[in-house]
Amino acid sequence: MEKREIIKMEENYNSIGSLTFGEGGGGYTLSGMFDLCEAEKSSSLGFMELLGVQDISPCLFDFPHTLTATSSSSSTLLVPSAPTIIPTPAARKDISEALNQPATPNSSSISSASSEAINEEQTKTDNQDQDEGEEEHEDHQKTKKQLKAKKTNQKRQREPRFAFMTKSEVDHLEDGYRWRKYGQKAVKNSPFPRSYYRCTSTSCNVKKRVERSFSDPSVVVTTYEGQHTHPSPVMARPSHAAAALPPASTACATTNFAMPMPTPTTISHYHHHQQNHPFLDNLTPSFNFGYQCSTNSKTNTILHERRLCNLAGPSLLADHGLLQDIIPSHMLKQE
DNA sequence: CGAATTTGACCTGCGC
DNA sequence: GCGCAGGTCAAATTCG
Repeated sequence: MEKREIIKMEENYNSIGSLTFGEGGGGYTLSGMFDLCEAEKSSSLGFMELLGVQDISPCLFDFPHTLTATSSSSSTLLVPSAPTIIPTPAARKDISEALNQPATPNSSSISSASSEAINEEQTKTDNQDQDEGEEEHEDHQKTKKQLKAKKTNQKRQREPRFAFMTKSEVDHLEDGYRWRKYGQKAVKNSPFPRSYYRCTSTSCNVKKRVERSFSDPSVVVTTYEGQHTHPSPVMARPSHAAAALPPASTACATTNFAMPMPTPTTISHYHHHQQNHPFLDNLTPSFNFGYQCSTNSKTNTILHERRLCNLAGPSLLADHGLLQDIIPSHMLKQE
């Protein structure tokens, strides 16, 4: 690692720490923020705990320079520092909205988006059982009514959520999982629509939202919600993918989560509710970034689908969930 | 023809 | 209560 600098979040990210590494124009940008479910906010669950990782070393930030081979931008890794949960209306806004409103300094990036995938699924199942045999129209009405009733009766369960800012010309970044688009909405104060995707795996409730930053149209904000309950369908990688990785990274196996890697510059924002800096204080070689050649021809040619691979081995893979493989293995080795 | 996307309608939460 | 905005549904359409 040539340079590592922790900087303060600016503008709307004031509550999020960040890291800068790389030298001059050869650096790269990575920032991130987290959003935790409401239940988790009240607990002391940490950023890494959310990921199932207990210890993380500072070498986490030692990203490969190949990441920015074509980039002249400086690099910043925003880590979950001390984002205080602000119970203000602004704090309840979505991450992406905050991103689109840089003119709102000091506003919290923590969102409180609702995620009811599980509940919805359960509701649907219940509906299917109860409404079987009825006409379709009545069926739909019942479904909606029951869905509403369930929502009012039980508090919303929110999935862990975090967003990545990725500089890319393509909106939907290849991350190794298959997604089905289920909606698109215009975003207030932004000319760019927001797309909603769900993981196509039947038992997987992971969702993601993709939108372009209003302040910087070259930046795609991807917000993941939930954890994959299955390995990536494109985990089987060609040998050249492994070749792009340091030896340690070849140990990549299955992951529960993959980071969008369109690059050359990826900015991810982690947001966490803890006052301390667990991400910095407890870093261990548990995260890995890997590189994989994209199988999606739609993405641009310089896109390296960098998979999130876990160096720690299969034993960790199954448990670390969302961010188990955010950190490239070579980062862990280089430090 | 099945899967994926599009898109208008609907639902929910929140602020006023 | 009303309106707005985010999020989801599902029929229609497109794609491979």
